[in-house]
Amino acid sequence: MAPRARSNPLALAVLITLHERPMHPYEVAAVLRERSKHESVRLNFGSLYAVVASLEKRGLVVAHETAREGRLPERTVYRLTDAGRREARDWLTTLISTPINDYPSFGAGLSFLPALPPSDVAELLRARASRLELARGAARDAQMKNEQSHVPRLIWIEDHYRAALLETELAYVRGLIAEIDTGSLEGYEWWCSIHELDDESAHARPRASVT
Amino acid sequence: MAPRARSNPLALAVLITLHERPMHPYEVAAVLRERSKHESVRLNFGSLYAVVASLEKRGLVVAHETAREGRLPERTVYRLTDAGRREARDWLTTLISTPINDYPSFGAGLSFLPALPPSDVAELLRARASRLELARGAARDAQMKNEQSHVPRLIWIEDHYRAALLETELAYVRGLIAEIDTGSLEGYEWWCSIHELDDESAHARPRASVT
DNA sequence: GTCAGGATACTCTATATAGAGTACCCTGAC
DNA sequence: GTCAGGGTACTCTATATAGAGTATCCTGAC
Repeated sequence: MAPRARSNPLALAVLITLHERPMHPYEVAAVLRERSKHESVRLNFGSLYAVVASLEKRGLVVAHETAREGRLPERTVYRLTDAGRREARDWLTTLISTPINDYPSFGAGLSFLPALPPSDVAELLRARASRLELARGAARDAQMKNEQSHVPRLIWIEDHYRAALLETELAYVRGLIAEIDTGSLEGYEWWCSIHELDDESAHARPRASVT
Repeated sequence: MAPRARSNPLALAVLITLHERPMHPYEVAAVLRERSKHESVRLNFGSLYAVVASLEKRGLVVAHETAREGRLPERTVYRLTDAGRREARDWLTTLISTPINDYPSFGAGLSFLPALPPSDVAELLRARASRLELARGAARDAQMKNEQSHVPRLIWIEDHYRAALLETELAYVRGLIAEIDTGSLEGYEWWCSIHELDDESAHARPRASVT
């Protein structure tokens, strides 16, 4: 497999969608949106056509037919090849069996926490916590809707996973807020001390490592 | 702020590192590595120099001096500007206060689960679970090392967060395995039925939507 | 009957990114 | 004394990606 070939999961989403029947890229996007897969896979038209072109170059899909309606842009319908079927299966296999570091952005934020003063961080974490609560509410509403329309859980299993992560993050954030508020976080004094002189006009002062 | 300006957290890592003192890019990378920040922020040299060039273009860092030792490549030492200081603070503020969808790859994998037969998925999840256990072991070892050398928890707070996420994922995966093994997962019969005819030679058969 | 707003179906372009490559230096094992 | 292996410090290039732009069509409100 070519390097970086499996970098964009949108390509996998396309392969799996085409497994169903040949479609043109815009239709693939519409199907993914309709099934809310765009919450699990980053989807935008700029990338979509590039990704399909790359799949075609790699022989995983082929142009099946082209058609146009009226004077709308021409549609190119693609279908999956055997190689594409195999690639979809192998890729999905790896995705499920092998954990990888996704570099979540909150992890990056946390790793630079000492760069901001502790009182500011406590406020920011409170803001995050309430936004997480909002997101949790929205997720619960969506879940209720799925339950009421008897969509089997297998179909929205990724929402369950996301909800579990969200719950963990919320608990973590709340714990961290408490540790900052009470000053019980190990290293808190040092953290305060490096920000003692902070004020609006400070800007050219050398300072110690902050991480 | 320019579009996509805040897409790569490596740029934030560079700004925060330069807050300490002027450095050349390679040195920034060395410092980040030494402090294990490369576990929180994707770091490779190809991106590093591009990111620094982009920061310079945006006026967030400036070339401070250039030097060379022997016949080694010339080093360009950069320092943070006031705009850079402000940008680092604002960016970090947003990163902490505002949750965003990172599109974790396991979520993508889960959302296409029905594309593989249930028995295969159970095996793949078992493989994932044991890899997650390995990762947890490694994380615990690192944690013990930090505790023994009295590194304050504030400094490795991101490891704690990652450990919490890992624990949640492991519990989730185990739960899912159990639901598949016992067949209690809602939609299990349908899942089995769409894979009933699967075998090695199957390849051109039309099939129903699998997600 | 017309006109706004959304849907259809892409295309264009600037920028971002990863991986490999370059060229030199230093240390220490044999 | 030489040579492998690792460190220093980038540079090069192909590909990936996001966001905006284009042109047409359709529906329904007034």
